[in-house]
Amino acid sequence: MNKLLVVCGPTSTGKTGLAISLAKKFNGEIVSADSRQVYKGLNIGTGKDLPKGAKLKYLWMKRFGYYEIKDVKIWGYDLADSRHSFSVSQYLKFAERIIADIIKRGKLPILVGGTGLYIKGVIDGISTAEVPKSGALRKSLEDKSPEELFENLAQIDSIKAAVMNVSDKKNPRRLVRAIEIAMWRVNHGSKGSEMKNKRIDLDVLQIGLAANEKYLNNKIEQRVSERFKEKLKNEIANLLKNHVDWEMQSMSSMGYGEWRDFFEGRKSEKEVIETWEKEEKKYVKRQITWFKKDGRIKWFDITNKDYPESVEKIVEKWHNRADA
RNA sequence: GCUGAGGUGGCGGAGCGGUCAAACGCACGAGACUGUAAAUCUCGCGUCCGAAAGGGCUACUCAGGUUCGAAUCCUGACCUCAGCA
Repeated sequence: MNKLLVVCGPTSTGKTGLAISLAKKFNGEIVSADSRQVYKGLNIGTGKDLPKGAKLKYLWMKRFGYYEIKDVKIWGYDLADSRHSFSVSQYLKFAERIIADIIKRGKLPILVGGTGLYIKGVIDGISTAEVPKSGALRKSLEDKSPEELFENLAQIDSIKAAVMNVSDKKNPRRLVRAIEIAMWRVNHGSKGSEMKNKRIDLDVLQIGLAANEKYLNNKIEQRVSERFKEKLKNEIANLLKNHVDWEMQSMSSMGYGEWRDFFEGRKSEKEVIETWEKEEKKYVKRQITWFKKDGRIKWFDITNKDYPESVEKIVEKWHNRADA
């Protein structure tokens, strides 16, 4: 069976660095699973860590390109215009094709990132990913309260309504999507209920990188100030000049949205940096809650000096294993 | 030194006699999550007992007082800020 290596975990655990060295050892190529690195022009804040002057290169496929870091190909950056919205479904389409391509070329695909849903989507599939979003429907629902939305959903798909958990019942975004899916099913009859989970058949090894909170918090502070020094502010100013708006999805990224208050004169640089740091720290916790539920992940503590060797050993064993 | 404003939970900030363990926001803790996921959402957050309902205790700078009842009114002390000297 074809193999897929995954490196996941919270932000600032050095996933990319580890992945690069693994790629070198095991003849692999990296596929980023990061919902923000997909945006063109968001480089510093999303931590693309590109060498100076790096350019997107293309293989036979014109639609997707890769960067090269230390001679390792890395896919999944710059998939979308920063003025557009992006979603898991687009990501999945991309990932499927590129992973297949990497395998075809005889290399090991290494999926790396902190966006849990994207990784899960690649591994397990998302059965409703194909039902398209309906701008008109979303627009018509945008002023409704969660209660009204829930009522609405219950009328179309009572089963889905019953199955939703307490927090999602009050989550307008989730409710709207649920209604969207329910409507789509209604309009597509039996075809609608036969949606298949299009997951790829792969032998997956998931490596998780972890560290204690204090260590990560330190790392974050360090990183934030580095990114600030790298002129993230200029990057944002540039984005704004190119008609990227504060309201756009890309600008809700950490390290970007927080700057609105600065650019509009409400906050000082220092204050922005403080809230940005806090956001990063909270994000780490959310990521941990997500990842720790997945029992398939093999965890490694990065404060342990020889963790790279331990990872290598496990990967090696898995890599050489003929087949399950 | 005089005059004016004020001192509320980890912070900001409501409340201005009862319905106040104290709105709301932040921070913090726990959690959810299948086309926005670095997004979005839920719950908890003085303290003690309880599975819960609920109950006890201590609380709005401090000390007194008025009142059936005070974070809210009065007196004094201490402190802070603004204006005048």
